[in-house]
Amino acid sequence: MASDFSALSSGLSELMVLRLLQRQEMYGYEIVQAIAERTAQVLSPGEGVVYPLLHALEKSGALKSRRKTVGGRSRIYYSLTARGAKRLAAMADHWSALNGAVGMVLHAV
Amino acid sequence: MASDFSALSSGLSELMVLRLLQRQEMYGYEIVQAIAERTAQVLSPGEGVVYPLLHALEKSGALKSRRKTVGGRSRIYYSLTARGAKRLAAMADHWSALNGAVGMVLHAV
DNA sequence: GTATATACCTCGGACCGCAAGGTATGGGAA
DNA sequence: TTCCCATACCTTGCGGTCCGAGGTATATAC
Repeated sequence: MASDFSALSSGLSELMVLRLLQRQEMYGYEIVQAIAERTAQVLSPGEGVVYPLLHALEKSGALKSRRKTVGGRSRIYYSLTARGAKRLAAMADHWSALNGAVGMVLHAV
Repeated sequence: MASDFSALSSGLSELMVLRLLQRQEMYGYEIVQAIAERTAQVLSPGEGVVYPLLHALEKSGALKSRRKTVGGRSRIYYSLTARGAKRLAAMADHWSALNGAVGMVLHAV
């Protein structure tokens, strides 16, 4: 039992991925960097988290992908489907509810 | 992949338990009811979550327990140790950081 | 030509939550 | 009085998520 609270951030990787892809098409390696950067390293899921997640999300129909070669480099760009957008909205709502609930207990009088 | 976001609440059970016990001594069954009630069912970890958690927290020195019989019923009351208070503070801080980070991405312009 | 950054991937271990099950007692209803 | 429900404790197995470590390959910079 280290002084590590990684469990608290469980599920947030998916929320971050969906939200980033809602704004623009991105590829895996780029997503890994983007999450770490935009959260100031508070969240920083590695490739071992993001790649399997992308595969699962695509399989479930939340994402679609297309191959694209840029500067001789082959990349797989992912973008949000309608189903993915729906899932993102639901997750964001749930996150909001969670925040309220935790705040209720944490800052109770 | 069900339409269930339970993963988002990972680790929050511990945070809730520590916070409740900071305010007053409580027993397991009571804690299960209290979390559900005070979060309006947004969080509602079952006994299969809470009891093992209490054991682990006691083993790690974050909680201490004492047996007490009330109305012929035997209960195990838990309370926070200094170490537990420290852990609670650290977790609450981490939760706060997480909130900021997620908000940063979720509500980005 | 060799190291670094880019870009993809998988695997095993660990942790957490959950449903389902098990034990036992007290109190109220039939 | 008998039976069910709420109380109160517990464990086990499954599944989902994380992480680190490792593997492959190419382009660019030194």
